[in-house]
Amino acid sequence: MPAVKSGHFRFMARTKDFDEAEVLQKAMRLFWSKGYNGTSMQDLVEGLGISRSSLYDTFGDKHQLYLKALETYQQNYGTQLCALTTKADSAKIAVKQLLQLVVDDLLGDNQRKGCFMVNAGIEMANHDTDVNQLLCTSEQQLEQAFLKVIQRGQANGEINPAKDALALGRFLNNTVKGLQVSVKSTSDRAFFDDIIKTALTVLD
Amino acid sequence: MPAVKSGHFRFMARTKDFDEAEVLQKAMRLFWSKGYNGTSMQDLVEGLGISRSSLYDTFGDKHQLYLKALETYQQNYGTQLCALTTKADSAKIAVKQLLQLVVDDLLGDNQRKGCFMVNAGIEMANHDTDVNQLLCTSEQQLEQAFLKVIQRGQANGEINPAKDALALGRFLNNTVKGLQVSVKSTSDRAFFDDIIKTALTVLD
DNA sequence: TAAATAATGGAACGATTGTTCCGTTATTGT
DNA sequence: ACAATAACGGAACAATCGTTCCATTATTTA
Repeated sequence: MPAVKSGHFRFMARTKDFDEAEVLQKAMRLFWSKGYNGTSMQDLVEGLGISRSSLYDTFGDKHQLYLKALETYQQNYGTQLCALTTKADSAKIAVKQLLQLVVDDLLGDNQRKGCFMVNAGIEMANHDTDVNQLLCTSEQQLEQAFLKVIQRGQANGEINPAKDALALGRFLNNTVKGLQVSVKSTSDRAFFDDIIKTALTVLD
Repeated sequence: MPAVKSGHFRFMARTKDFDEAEVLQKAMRLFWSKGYNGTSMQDLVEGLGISRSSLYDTFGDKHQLYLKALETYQQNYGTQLCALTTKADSAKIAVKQLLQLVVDDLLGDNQRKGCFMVNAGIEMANHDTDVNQLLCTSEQQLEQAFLKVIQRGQANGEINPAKDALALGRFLNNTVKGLQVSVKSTSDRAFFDDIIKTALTVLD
């Protein structure tokens, strides 16, 4: 793979005909939609548009590809969510924007795939150590982001400092996970607005 | 199968060597733990303790068995939850007991299987009409139960009648689903107590 | 242009998938 | 005891599973 080996220049072979990141996005969408066990290598070969051998040469095997797709999702989506908690000046508004973004994303996808990390956790976490670890890390990350934004709100007087910030953070994180499940049975926006509206009252 | 046919008595054959309901419970636990795609017919034959042909003769095929297991779960568990909303005199206490029962059940299972209906919805609802329907029915049932208990609380002065009862019900239902996902990444009871404690404040 | 190297496509692997079939066994009502 | 019926165990099915292998093709540096 590398052009340099032991300090000597070597011959180079042909370059990949596909964009690895692009293929990874496609794999992510496939696993996200149909799950690990529901997605066959045949599905992947057809869906990614590359050959079996290129698939194995580039990503190892099915399980490694799945993990990489899940990591990619977390780096894209999880990080985006966490960043949103520091954007608005008002902590309450930041939280509200986060919840609304979650719902917008959920309803914006007409496949109703939900959250890849939640889906993976449900399908795999109990039997797959690697997925379990990714899930717990992701979980910690969002819980911490919620904790921080609430503490910020308490510091600037928006939120009652007597409240348990960690408990509030855990609660909000739990609400997000509920939303990501609820989209499997409803696509009624009023339904989600009801939940967001109610959840936000815990900050008053 | 039936002993009577066209009004005439017919000969009877040997009876089943197994208890159908008992086998169904075992199937339920298997699908619940490993999902539909993660559970093979071989797993079922070994886990249920009956032969392949008995399995097919009794339950049809894998998909029908899965649906029956899911229905059984809903009739056992979902109905139990809904019933709990009418048990206590106080609406607030009823809701609190429900949430605590959910968490007790989740943590009482050292396999951390979560909620079969949620798991099924995540894995199947998008691609399986039958599962989708079971999920939506179950969803409606619990939402209605929550709505009723909240209206009861508003009627007896426990809960502010100015609040949106339907929104509160949807919120609580959403919280339950969050808990059923959260158990995949945590088994810390304090974590769940934080969430319950916070969620219940919306009723004040 | 030639040598070197890796990507590619496709055939092929054994294992496992869900399902069917059949000969045997057991239990029933007459 | 007999005839009738269904449950049973296990072999066998084609299809698909994830994976490996190899000859071919394409691209690079010297």
